[in-house]
Amino acid sequence: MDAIFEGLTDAQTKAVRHVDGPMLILAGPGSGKTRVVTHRIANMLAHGIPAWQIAALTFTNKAADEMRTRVDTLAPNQPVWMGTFHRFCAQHLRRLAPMVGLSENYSIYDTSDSKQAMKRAIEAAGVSTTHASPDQIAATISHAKNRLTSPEMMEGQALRPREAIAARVYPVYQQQLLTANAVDFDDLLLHIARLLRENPEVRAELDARHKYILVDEYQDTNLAQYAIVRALSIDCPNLAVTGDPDQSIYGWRGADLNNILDFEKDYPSVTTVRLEKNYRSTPNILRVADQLIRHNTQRKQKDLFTDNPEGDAVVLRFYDDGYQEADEIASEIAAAIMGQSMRPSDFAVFYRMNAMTRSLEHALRSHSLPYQIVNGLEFYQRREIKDLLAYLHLINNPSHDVALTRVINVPTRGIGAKTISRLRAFADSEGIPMLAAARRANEIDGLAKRSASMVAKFVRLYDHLQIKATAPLEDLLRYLVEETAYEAYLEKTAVEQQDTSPMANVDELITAAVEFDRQHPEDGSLDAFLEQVALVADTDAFENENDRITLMTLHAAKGLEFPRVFIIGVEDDMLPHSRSKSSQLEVEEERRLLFVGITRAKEQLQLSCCKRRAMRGDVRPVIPSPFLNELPLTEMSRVESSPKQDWFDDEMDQSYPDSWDLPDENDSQVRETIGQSSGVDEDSEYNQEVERDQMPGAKSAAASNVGSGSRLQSGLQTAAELMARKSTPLSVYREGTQVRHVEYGEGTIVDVSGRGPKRIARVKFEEEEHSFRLAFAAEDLEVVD
DNA sequence: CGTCGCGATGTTTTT
DNA sequence: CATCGCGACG
Repeated sequence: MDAIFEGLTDAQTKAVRHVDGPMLILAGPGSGKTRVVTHRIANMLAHGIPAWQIAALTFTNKAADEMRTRVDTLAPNQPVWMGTFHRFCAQHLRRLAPMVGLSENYSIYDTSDSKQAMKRAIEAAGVSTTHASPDQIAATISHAKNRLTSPEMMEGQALRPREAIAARVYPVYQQQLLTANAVDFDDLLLHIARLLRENPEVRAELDARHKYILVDEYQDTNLAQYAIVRALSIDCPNLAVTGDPDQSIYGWRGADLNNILDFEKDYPSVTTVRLEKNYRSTPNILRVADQLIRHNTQRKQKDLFTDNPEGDAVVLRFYDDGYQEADEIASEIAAAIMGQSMRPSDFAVFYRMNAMTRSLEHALRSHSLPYQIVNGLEFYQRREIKDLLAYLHLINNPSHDVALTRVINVPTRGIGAKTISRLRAFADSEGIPMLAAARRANEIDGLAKRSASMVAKFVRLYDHLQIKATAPLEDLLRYLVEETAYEAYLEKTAVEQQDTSPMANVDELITAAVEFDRQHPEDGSLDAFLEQVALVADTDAFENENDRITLMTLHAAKGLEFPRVFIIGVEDDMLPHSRSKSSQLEVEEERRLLFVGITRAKEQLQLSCCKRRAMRGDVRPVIPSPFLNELPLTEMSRVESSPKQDWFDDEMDQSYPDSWDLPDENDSQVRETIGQSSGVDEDSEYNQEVERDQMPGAKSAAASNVGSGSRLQSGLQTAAELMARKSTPLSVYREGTQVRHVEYGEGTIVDVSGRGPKRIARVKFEEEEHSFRLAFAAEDLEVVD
């Protein structure tokens, strides 16, 4: 009990002590919100509330994991439900599926699946895409779903041209999803919200089941989520929400700021707690944040204050272009690691668009700095992974038409586009799934005999695979790879990608499956595995365990903190993004986005802006972000782009070793190290704590994300080590150089081509020749003196 | 039916 | 600039 209340402020204590009835916690950035929430849960448990009556809803798995870990240290092994809204709905829908016309083995379409489905629906609806692209139609429908608007309702009201078009597709799309026994992300919420509204027994049951509900980041809830939470808090109005209107950045996804602004009206008996004291940032940083956010009208006035020491002035820096920006930030980080014994994980770089990582990656590599990109072209998007997952989806749900379309001719088995479209047409006309149509291939007019027999052959393969449907995942996957001769197919079609070998990814997936089997010994169903996979977000791959510099979008940064933060591209059309300037409301959201970024920083913060920036090919001049004028510029440290040596302060300058300077000859001095498979030595305790809901593959996926596919050893601890690592510059690999490879023995470099990270050496060994991408393989390729 | 190459096209944020 | 989609060829 003591541990629960120890060291809390009055406001925090009030929140933690609260048990019954509605509560609103307005928590400014860095105000110890997670602490309050987790201690509050512990306090409830200590008061004898059964853990299973408590549900904590978050927006990301990452947030849920964090919460679980921290609750676990206070109250170990309590089955408090913690997870995302989507997972919450997915699990209830599993059971309630028949009530909405689905079976409990329904599939969750990811974004690209829905996109496919959407195209098909557009075609079936006979809608022209000249006035609205499939993406726009999808976005419009998604928006409608988030507002709990059904196809019928939409027909009645739709007025704007784009909505009118979407309204014609919507019912068709929805019907096709039903036929495919599938839902998209929005449906997870929509189905549950509607069930709760239309079915009093279900509502009452779930309300009683989840007596205590906590919602994190409440400012990001959309109408569907609002309705769900509301419906679950009627008989048992023990709803505690936390949030900060100033950190609402998901309006584009349907989040409604009024949910939090009006919470006190919705629940008149509410207890409101304001957490305004900031434990994270320096006063300098807070003042900048505060000045900025004051320019918003849609907010609740909040006074942020802190006892932290003043710290350094916030830097506003101008660079000539994106390359200089990236390069100097990398240099600065390198110098800080060297001279001030900072660690790579102390740094983060935020940006508005994912596209901005390119130059950063290059610069960080040039400086041998380890980094991780949160997002990237993730593991689950890779072709080979999508193929295998599609097979699994189809095995789990024979109606999964998107999956069928993907795999019916993978590996190629003579079923072409024409056959597929005939199948689809037949399926549409009969209102049946495509696999069912495939079983009746001989009934389809105009289908060539040969095609029909190919299709029949596929059906036989499918039935064959089906035998293993309930086997352990590992067996199923191996069997699948074997029976489809997938490896041979990969080898045949592999486009010598220099990054990672596709087969290694397949192994990675199998590893994930093994892990899942291990963690779900009894209920390890295919269902659960696929659900897990569908609901992992890119941001969940973020691991602060690794000592790496973090690169992420401003959106992904929410909820995190770093000692030193760089926000790049604070430029007009970039930070208020060009597509978010049409309305005042959107601009305010962009301002909040910058606010979120600023308030992630604990000690040092730099905002930067380029004079010109290369975008889609050509360089164009840049106008600084109008937000910059809203900052307390006089107390900030403004640095114009200038010759390199001037911008370090003295202290740093001395510690900046010559040898750290930029590579002498061209920029080939790119080094990376290939680690042993990461995850092996992961802290096992941590794993156990989070293992219940954590996607086992996520960790490995994160690893393969790093450095564009190569895996960085994470144990990069000290600056000394960093220095040691760059002792073999790539320039020693020249034509004629004698090398020794761990596997192939001694050989001679016969050719070197490409530059930078793409530099490739062709090496002649005794019997064979191999090419190595030096940036990745140098570790294995030892120079013989 | 499959593959290759060209041209066009469109670029935010994510469960 | 990079990916995607489509068209023409083998």
